[in-house]
Amino acid sequence: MDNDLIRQIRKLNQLHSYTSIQMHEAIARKAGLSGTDHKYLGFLLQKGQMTAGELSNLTGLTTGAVTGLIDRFEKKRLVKRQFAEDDRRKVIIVPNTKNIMTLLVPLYKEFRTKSEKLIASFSSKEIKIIESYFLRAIEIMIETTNKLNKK
Amino acid sequence: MDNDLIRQIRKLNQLHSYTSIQMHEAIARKAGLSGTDHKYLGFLLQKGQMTAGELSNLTGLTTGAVTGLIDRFEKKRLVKRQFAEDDRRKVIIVPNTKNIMTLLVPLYKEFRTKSEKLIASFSSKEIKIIESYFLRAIEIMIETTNKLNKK
DNA sequence: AATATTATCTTAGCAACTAAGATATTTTCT
DNA sequence: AGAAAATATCTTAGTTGCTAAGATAATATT
Repeated sequence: MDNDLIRQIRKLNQLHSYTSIQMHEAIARKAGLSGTDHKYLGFLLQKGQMTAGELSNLTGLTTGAVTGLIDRFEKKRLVKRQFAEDDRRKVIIVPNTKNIMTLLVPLYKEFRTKSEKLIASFSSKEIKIIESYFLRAIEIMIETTNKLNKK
Repeated sequence: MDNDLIRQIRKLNQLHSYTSIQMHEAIARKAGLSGTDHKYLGFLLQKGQMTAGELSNLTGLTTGAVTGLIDRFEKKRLVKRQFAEDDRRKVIIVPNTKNIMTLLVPLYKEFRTKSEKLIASFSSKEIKIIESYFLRAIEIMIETTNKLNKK
C-alpha cells in the first residue's frame, strides 16, 4: 500500500474543497450576494420551498437571522413570502426559480460546460469509479458532521 | 454519451463541495473558531509563516481585518507576531504548529482515518483515475475564479 | 536631509449575527 | 367554549468582524 499516494489524494481532496469555496465566493460577489447568502440560496433552490423555521434548522441560523436573510432575498425578488394555508403563523419561502436562474446561470455557464466536458472525457467504467468515490466521501463527511454537531 | 450520468456526477461534485463546507464549519465551531478563521488558520498551517501583508493579499481581506484576525489567533496562542529582521515594519505571523495541531487533529482524526481507508480501498490504477479527475476539476475551478475576479 | 513610499495598526461606520422578548396563531386542557 | 400553553415568526439591543480611510513607524529615494 502506497501511503504517500493515499496522503496525496487526501490532500488533493482538501484542495478541491478549498478551491470550490473560493469559486463559490467569487460567483457570489459577481451576483451581488455574500458567500453565505449564495450558499443558502442554493439550498433553497435545491430543496424547493420551505418554511422559515425549516430554513433556520437546516442552516443553523437563529430565526432572527433567517428573517433578515429572507428580507434580503425578497428585496432582490429571488423569493417571496407566503403564509401557509393550514397554519397562518408559518411563512413559506417560495424561491423564484426563474429570477434566481437568470442571476446565477450566466456565472456558472462556462464552469458547467467545462465540467461536463471533463466528465465526458472519462469512460463510463471510469466514471463509475469516480462516482463511487464521491458517494462514499460524502457519506463520511456527513457522518463526521453529524457526530460533531451532536456531541 | 450518457448525459444523465454526466449531469449526475456534476451534481455529486457539487454536493461534495457543499458537504465539505458543512463539515469544515462544524469542526470550526468545535474548535471555538468561526468558519473563516478556520479557513485562514488552515492556510497559515499549509503555507507556513508569512507577513501580515501577504496574508491580506492571499485572503483578500483588508489589512485592518488581518490585524483583527491575527489578534484573535494570538490570543488563543495559535500564532505569534514577530518583526522581520530585515524590515522592522513587517510583521511575520509565525504559526504555532503544535498548538494548532493540538486543537485540530482530534477533530479531524476520525475523518482522516476513514478517508484514507476509503482511498486505500481502490486499486492504484483506480486511484490514478480519481487523481486525474481532481487535478483537472481543480484547474477548472481556478480558471473560473480568476476570470470572475478579473472582470 | 527632506520627501515619498511601504507595512501595519487604529478608528468610525456598517452589515449580519445571536439572545431575548413581543406578537400572532394554533393546540391543549379543563 | 374559554383560558392557558405552545409554536412560528418578527423585532430589538448588543456583539462581532468587516471595509475604508487615515495614523504611525520604518525604509527607500532624490
